[in-house]
Amino acid sequence: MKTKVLNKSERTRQFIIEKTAPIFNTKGYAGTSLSDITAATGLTKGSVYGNFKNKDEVAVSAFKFNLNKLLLLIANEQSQKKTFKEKLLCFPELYLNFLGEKFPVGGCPIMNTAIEADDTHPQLKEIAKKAILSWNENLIYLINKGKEQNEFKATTMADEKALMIIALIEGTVMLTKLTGNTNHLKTLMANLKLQIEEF
Amino acid sequence: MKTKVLNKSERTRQFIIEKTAPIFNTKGYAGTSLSDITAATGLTKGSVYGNFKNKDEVAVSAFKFNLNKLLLLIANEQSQKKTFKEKLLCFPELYLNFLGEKFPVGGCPIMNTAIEADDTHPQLKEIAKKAILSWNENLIYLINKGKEQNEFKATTMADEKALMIIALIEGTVMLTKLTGNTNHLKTLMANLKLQIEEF
Amino acid sequence: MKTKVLNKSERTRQFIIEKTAPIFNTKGYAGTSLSDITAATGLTKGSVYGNFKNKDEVAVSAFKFNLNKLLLLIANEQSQKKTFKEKLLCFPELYLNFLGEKFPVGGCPIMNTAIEADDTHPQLKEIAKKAILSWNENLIYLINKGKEQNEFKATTMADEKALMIIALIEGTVMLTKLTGNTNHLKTLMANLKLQIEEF
Amino acid sequence: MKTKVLNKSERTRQFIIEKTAPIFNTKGYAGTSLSDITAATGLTKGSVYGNFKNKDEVAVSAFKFNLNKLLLLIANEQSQKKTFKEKLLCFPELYLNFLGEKFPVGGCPIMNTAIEADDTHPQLKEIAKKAILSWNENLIYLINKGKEQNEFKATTMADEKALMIIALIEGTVMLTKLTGNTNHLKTLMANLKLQIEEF
DNA sequence: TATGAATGAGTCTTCATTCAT
DNA sequence: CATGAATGAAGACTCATTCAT
Repeated sequence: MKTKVLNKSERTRQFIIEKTAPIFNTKGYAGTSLSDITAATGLTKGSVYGNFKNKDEVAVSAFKFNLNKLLLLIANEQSQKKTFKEKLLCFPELYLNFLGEKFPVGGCPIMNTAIEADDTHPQLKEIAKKAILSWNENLIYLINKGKEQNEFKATTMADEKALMIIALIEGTVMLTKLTGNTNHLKTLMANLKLQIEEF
Repeated sequence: MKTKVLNKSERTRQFIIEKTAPIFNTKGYAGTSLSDITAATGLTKGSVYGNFKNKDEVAVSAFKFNLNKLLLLIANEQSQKKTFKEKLLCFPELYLNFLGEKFPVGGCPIMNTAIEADDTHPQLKEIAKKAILSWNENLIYLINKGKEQNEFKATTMADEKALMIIALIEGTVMLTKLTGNTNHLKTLMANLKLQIEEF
Repeated sequence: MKTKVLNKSERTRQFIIEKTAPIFNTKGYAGTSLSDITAATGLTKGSVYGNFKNKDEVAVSAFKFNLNKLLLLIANEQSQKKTFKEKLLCFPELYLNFLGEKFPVGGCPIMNTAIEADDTHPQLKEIAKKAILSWNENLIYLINKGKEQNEFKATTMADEKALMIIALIEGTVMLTKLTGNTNHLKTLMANLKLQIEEF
Repeated sequence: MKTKVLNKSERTRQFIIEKTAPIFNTKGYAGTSLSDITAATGLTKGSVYGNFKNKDEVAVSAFKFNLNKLLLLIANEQSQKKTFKEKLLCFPELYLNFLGEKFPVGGCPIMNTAIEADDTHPQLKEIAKKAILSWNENLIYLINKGKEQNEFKATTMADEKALMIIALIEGTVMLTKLTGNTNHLKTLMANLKLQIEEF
């Protein structure tokens, strides 16, 4: 992994992003104010505007940061697995701890952004959409590769199952955050694992 | 169905709720301003505050209105079915048209509220939570009744399946709204129907 | 004392005045809202406006009510005294209990009104002014009568002493309300009594 | 006297305070609106809130400004007198011109604040209270020092006389503002001077 | 006369953004 | 680059008052 050397400007940008990512993911775009940003960073408004065009750009960067954190977590986990089935099973296993510290603070950034940005913030919606489509592609790829390796049945419909995994996981996240009942989380992720085993 | 006679105040309240329910369900609580409310109703701010304690009360009422619309739609559909399996199948069938006019504008109010209110609006979160728990109870009831009637296998775990249905539906709603691809919706609801057939 | 028979309208007016007099004397004219008035009376805004031209008229009536309560208290006390010196001594004696229940709630209405209305409410200022000038006249009358009866020295300047009594009492009220120290009240009223004894 | 160099922020704060101090002292806290403040300063509301936490903080600062103006006036006058009796006599002499331009516009800030804040604004009441208690201490000190120097009788009760001076002055201010009759002012301050001469 | 819903100007405060320094 | 004072529009909410019923 290459370590990029950041100049001062890039470091400040990165600093702002890291500090505000949890806030945007928790309070949402509309709910996060520039005062929240300056309070979280200790910087001035002018400094924020010196490094970002506007609040939108901060929000977009923060979303990307949260998303990247999630993707790295998944990639890292998957890299330690050999079979495609195991790689697929990483998803229910990881989301079992979506409230844990390795996850972005505030929950699944795709879901959070999807719901809020859907009718109000086209740009954010677009990158959330791309993220979920990319996730979908990845799942389809894993399932198809698994089929090639005879880990999964030849009759398993990759497209269908990929969508099902995403929907079930995101629905689970929502259900768990709302009820606060982690038993629901355990039950649903166990259920998903069983379904994947049957692929 | 009884037709309640509403006095002026109640009529205005109801009018405000009906006009703002789609807005709150689309733009969210934080994203909906009092100006949005006055613009949608043609009333003045004073009038809104004459009929509601504050914006919160409008939001809560609007959420309940959207929720009720959804519940009535489900109840109505289920009442036309005889078996419990058929009643259960109403859910994927109905959500197949969640973008249609019979549904609350803006999508599933439970999901929308769940995500936004989660970290910011305890009262809304609480009623959304109650709604989803009540939905869960209803699903468990239908599955157990279906088991009694030998429509479903005796081994089917009602709790587990109920949660799965909710998660899958809500995840589907999110996925569909975000991607704008109704094929995803069709695929997922077909998948859910198949799963229910296997109960 | 004649008991006036009040018709409904007059009774409502009187009811409103009685209920709001303590509020105006405590929170002031600007600080008392129509909502305060309806809350205190249990009446509607329409009802208040049916009986009074506007908030001003309620405020003026309330001030007069408070003032009258004070004047009656003084008159009653003085009527039980024989000499003019004793009548004069009623003032320090009465104001010693200006925080008590016989006094208008909120303190001396003349002082309260004088300070607030001074630069903002000409009409209220005018009646407060009349009240204090009338009080001044009364004091001068008592002192002169006392001089006639040889209760006071012939050299005592009635005008000067009358003003001194008023200023000292009102200053005492202010000082006592602000510091909350009733010892100041006792000390000052004792001092005033001594001064009057020396008239 | 040192001339402090103020930065931009401090200058604006000071500017706002100077411009609003007469308004708060005239119209009172409740009677002074943010629009009054922006009108008097030519600044925007945002600018006011950029320099003060809220209206309260402006009011408190304005009160302190008015109070300080008064205290400086007194201190300056007293510094030119040698004996303690002369220093004490500064009070009636100064208040004789309390309507003049050297005095805070709107009258005695302690009295104005005392009456309005008494039942409605605890923080302002507290600083007004401290101001009057401090004034009282100063008067006691001057009288006791005068006694030491044999300017006053040994039997003169410093505590009692100090309170009397304050009450008489404040009552005089109220009486004068209300009646608009400066003869009352002259009479009462002359009377106070005579009393002090007798200490 | 009494009601109470409606008004619209007003309240204080926060917002995202800009720009001279 | 960074500062932070200033902007002005917008935020939620309250005000005294009116008027059809």
